[in-house]
Amino acid sequence: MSDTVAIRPPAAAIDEQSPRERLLMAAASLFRSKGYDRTTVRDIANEVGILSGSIFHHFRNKDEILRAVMADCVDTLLINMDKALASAQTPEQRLRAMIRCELESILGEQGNALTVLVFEWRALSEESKTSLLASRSQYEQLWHHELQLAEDAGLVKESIDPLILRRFLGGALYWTTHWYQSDGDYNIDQLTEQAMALVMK
Amino acid sequence: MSDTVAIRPPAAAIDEQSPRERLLMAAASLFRSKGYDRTTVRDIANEVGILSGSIFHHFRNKDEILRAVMADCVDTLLINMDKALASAQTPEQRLRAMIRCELESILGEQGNALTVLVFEWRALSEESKTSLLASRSQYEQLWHHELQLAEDAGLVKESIDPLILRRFLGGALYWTTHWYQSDGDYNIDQLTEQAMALVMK
Amino acid sequence: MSDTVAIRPPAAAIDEQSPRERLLMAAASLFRSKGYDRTTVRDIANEVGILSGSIFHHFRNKDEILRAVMADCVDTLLINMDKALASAQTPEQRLRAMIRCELESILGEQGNALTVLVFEWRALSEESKTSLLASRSQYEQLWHHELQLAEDAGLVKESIDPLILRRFLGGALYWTTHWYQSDGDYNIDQLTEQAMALVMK
Amino acid sequence: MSDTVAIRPPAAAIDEQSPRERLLMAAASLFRSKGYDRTTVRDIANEVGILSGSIFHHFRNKDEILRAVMADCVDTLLINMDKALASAQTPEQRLRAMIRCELESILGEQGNALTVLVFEWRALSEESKTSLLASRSQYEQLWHHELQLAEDAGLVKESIDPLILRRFLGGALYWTTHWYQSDGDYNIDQLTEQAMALVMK
DNA sequence: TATGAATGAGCCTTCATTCAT
DNA sequence: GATGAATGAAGGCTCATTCAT
Repeated sequence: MSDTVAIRPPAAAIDEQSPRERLLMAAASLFRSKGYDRTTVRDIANEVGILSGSIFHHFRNKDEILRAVMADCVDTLLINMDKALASAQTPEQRLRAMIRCELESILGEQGNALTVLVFEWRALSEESKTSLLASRSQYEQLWHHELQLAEDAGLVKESIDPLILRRFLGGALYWTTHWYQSDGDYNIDQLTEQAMALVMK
Repeated sequence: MSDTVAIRPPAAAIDEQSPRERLLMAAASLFRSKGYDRTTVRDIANEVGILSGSIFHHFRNKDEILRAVMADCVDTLLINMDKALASAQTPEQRLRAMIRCELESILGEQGNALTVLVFEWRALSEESKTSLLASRSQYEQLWHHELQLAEDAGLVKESIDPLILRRFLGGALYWTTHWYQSDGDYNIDQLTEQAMALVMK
Repeated sequence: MSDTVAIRPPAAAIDEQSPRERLLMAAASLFRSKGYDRTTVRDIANEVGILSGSIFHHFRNKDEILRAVMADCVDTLLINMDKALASAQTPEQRLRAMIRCELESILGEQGNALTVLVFEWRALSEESKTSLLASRSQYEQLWHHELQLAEDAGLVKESIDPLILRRFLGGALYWTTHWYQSDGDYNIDQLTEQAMALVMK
Repeated sequence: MSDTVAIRPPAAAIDEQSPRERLLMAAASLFRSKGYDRTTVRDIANEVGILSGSIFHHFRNKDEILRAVMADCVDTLLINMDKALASAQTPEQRLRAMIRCELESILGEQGNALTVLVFEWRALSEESKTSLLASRSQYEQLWHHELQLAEDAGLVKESIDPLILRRFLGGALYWTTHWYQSDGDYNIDQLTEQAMALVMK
């Protein structure tokens, strides 16, 4: 429920990026902190040091910027999830890996984009929603699949429907973006353990 | 992550309300479904059958409408919470009462306003934020207090920090607004039990 | 060129007046200090303690208020001028009487209305202009007539066309409304003498 | 007291100017003839053949247009005054030069802007007033200084306080904007002589 | 590719005026 | 005569988008 400060990427990396990437990072940061509607194309252009008209050489319109932010985000999310699961064996390890991966995405460098993906979905045009739906449901299905395995392994409470559990857990984790402070009492590992404690038997 | 349809109040009640109340209900519904920024003052006026200029007889500006939606919502929330707790004795009953009360607020008639309160906080002017802060933190402190009692009673897992637990739980419950369907497999009582299973030992 | 504070009537007299008169005084004061366009009907109503809708029981529209302020002002001006001239014999006495009368009108209780008459003429509707033109030119002709007599009497420099002289003098006197301070170095009598010195040989 | 038609610049020159200059000329003309408050941003845009939104490419808001009109005007005024005084030797020549310069400013191409500067001061925002005050008082001090010299030289009546004299004269000259007709009986030189006759012994 | 002036639709807000009570 | 809710036409300003340079 609190205002949050958008995450800035490490300054060192900015100069090495393509204009498109710099625009997307600036957009993600602004969309997250001000919201899509309140962020003007000019804001984004300013942030990367070009004029507003020039943005339309990179994106057809503002909606496409939002879509690109989200699309890149889901793609990265899937890749990271794959990586995280690759080295996890037991059901518990796999569940922990997924939670940590999602938390790292929300609270780390990807945080702006993922927060935007989660909380600005409504701002997307219908077409863009359609075009993103496949990847997003792929990601959710990954969760459902793994949570089902966890339940089968007797890891989580069987009194909770795995579908509901995923939604509860998703809400809980997404919500961290609104209150988590990296200089607070918990680092991401510790927060992961708290979330594990929540879902595990 | 999915689009949701804003909750409409029972049509029967609409005609009996004051203009101000009808405006607030229309505003809550629109703010929830389209977002504050995308909702125009004309939209709201149309919804209640007046012209846009007339709105400013009831509210000084658009921000004040948002603030009123939220303020009424927090007030009702506190009242409902009090009522819910009045008839609850044991720690478990009290915890269940609070969860059910919050879920009913999110998914029932108050749902539009509460969803707006939670997810459009950023759209508020700074002054309005300040003016609402007291009630909002009063509500949160109620939660912290009761969760602490629940932990003392050995009801919830002591491995989770009650402050973190409230935030996880809040996120999980708020998030229901984005996926819950009243004609689905779970009614509010059943969902309450699922949430209870989540937080209890 | 400077901002001026509108003159307030003696508070004692306010209660004895008819609503219409109170409205006109409030209007004159506001029109003078804020300008006609920036003064809202609500402002005027507030000033006399009624609601804006009630004003239209006294005046058909805002333009009619302005016209009434001006019409009353010209009428009073003509009456005062007559009075002032009644007791003046010699050309010099008559000229002094007129200058003092005009200055008293500008800087005294009538000041708001007269300032409005002079500097808000443009804000009048065309019809209102027409309806006021007769009295106004009567007033100006009075000046031209007397200045002609003064020139015939060798009182003012014959190198100045009396028509031009009236306009110079009018401008000079009207302008006092923008700089004169009643608590400054000159009272109205002294200012009259300064103006006399200006126009006399 | 009469309506006046705003001065239009020679049509030949219009096309050669920058958009900003054309906007300022149009604004000066409209502000003078209709008043600042009655002039809409759309009016100004129409006059120069652009759309209303485009104005805000050149000026942040309407107030800034007014300020720019006035600021340019004072600057030009000071420059012209300097030029006029540069070739004037005797006190009488200097006084005549200043009067002619002010009259030319009021009744010539600068007339719209100067009339606006004098009669629309009240419409300025407080910040704009502050930002213009320095130049304006510099201009007035120039007058006070020269009038003092004129009095020391025995040129003007010593019975009039030079400060009052400047105000009388300023009012008289500013006022010409409301009655002077360039095709009437007096050209600017002749009017200058009439004004000289007014102030000189 | 970048620029930056221009577009034009649309937004929030104001305000004189009306009218049923 | 007063009220006050409603009207509806503007008004100032914003902003995504276009396009000639």
